[in-house]
Amino acid sequence: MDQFKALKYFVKVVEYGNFTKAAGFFNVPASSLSRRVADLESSLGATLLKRSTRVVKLTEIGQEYYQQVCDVLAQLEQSNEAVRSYQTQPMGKLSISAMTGFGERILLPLLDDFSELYPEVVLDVHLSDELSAIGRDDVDIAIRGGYAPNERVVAIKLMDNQFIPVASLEYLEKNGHPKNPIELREHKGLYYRAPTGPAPWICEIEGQWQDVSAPVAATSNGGVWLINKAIKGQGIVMLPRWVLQPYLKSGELVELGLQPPVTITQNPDFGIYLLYQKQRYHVPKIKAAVDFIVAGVKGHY
Amino acid sequence: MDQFKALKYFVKVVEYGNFTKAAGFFNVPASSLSRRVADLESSLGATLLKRSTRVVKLTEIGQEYYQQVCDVLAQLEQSNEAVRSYQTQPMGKLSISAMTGFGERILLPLLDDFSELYPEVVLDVHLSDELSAIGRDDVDIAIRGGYAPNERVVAIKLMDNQFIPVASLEYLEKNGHPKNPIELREHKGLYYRAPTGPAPWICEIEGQWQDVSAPVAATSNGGVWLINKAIKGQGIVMLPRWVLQPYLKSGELVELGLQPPVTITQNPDFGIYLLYQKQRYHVPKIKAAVDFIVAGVKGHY
DNA sequence: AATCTTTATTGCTTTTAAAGCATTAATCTT
DNA sequence: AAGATTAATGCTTTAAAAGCAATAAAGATT
Repeated sequence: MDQFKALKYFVKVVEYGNFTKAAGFFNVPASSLSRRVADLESSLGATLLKRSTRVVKLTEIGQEYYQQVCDVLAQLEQSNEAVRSYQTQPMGKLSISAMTGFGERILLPLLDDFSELYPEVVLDVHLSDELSAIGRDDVDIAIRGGYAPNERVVAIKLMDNQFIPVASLEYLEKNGHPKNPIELREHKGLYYRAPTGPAPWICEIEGQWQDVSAPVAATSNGGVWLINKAIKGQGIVMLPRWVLQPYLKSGELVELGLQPPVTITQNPDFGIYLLYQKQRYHVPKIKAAVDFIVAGVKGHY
Repeated sequence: MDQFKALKYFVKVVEYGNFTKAAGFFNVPASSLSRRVADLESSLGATLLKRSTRVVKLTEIGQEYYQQVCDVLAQLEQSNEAVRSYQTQPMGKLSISAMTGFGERILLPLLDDFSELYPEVVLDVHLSDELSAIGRDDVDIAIRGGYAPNERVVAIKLMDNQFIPVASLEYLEKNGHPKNPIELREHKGLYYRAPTGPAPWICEIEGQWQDVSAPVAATSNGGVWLINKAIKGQGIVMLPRWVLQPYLKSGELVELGLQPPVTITQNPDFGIYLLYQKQRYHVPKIKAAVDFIVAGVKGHY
């Protein structure tokens, strides 16, 4: 028995919930699918599908098996794909998902150069702060502030993403320069809204994590809007250092420089990571893009 | 082409490094393997094996492919196994690996009852403090002080494994009762040797992890020996609470009760976990044993 | 309630692919 | 340089899957 074919037939029958439709997909008679799936069942000694002329649905164990088999087939398909495209030029569609801020400021300019170097790669860039599951969603490369979700995903740290509190000189003159994190509570806060909600300001004092958030003056997921408010002296804003860098340099904003440091996460290794599926690294377009982005970001920051 | 057969042939050829030997394994002529592997290569459009009459070895991409394919085949085999043994009685060999202390004190008595209930399950218990990789090593169930290594492994917390410092009253009278962790440095330490080496005593003071180890009086991986030394007043010993429980109850040893607590790991959720492979839970012997052990431990501790 | 329609299964034939075997070609050993 | 081992190849045999027609069963329709 060709167990492989049997598995592919089985999966499609489940997906269509119908032998005839699935047979149409493969351009073979339905009897073939019926036979292969029956073979599979007899080789496993269990019924995977509850059939009637009208409905085909999974048994309890069939359900289990289906999910695992899908996974296995997908993995194998990826391995095949990786080998097939080995030693070819980078080409084809490449889907990249990145956080909005990072995407606009750093990634897109970099990808312009990439496109010039590899014109045959068609980019599909998706900027969003929602976390998209890599391995699903047809995303080849994701750039996120966090770790690898599982062992099959490789995470490369691109840069730090440390959040720091800043304000304009004007604001500090009027409201005073806080000397320690606790004093932040007496100030005005401009809050960045992460996908999970507005991020409170926290700080580890004597081993205890404490919320040192200032009263809310404004909240937004638009970083630039918050920055402009801060420049106008409307409050203290907490954003990643690399976002604030140009404003710090121009002197429009100054770092508060509090001790102990104030952040928005208890995770000490807060960085921006590039994620891709390990087994897909040998696909030329992926290898090219991963290497290019890593080198590009490392070179400039 | 039966891609499945081709993959199995390919894997065995790699393992034997030889078409003829691998053919022997399958009881088919070597020409079959040669043809299937050639088919596979042509379908992938890449050479997987570097052949000569004398040696057969993997190409670079073949190496990649081999590893991934092994993984896929193993996973599928497990899924098949799970379905095959579904709805049968728990039976067959069941391999359990556990930490020595936990095994002797808690697991083995529990497994006596298990064997009575399921006489057809042949137990193979392996007590060791080395970490054995679940998913490899033919271990069905592992009991360890730690988390799941990956998403395919399920970890169930069986009980706390908090290490606490204790000593005999006699010792404390002679050497004084330390009032804070720092004072431990003026005492005598009886050290448990974990597989990674003797475990230093550490403590989080004002957000900083500090080593508060006492000078070494003795080190061993034999808990009972250390405990006896402690009872004789030869020093302070740090072991899991459940190990020390009987001695605390009898008054032979007393808990130091320091603040902040002294431990041997920075990980706050230090517990004993039962680990098994998710996809194997439906194998009757595994389900029976997991449920039995979890219920048994929960019931008694 | 009886009929109609859809759909999975089964028996049989045709077609395709893999197994088996003998031979050849190539490479390493002695 | 000769011999032995081993992978590939051409050809035949054997097995299995595809294809097709007919059957049976379950739900929908009137």
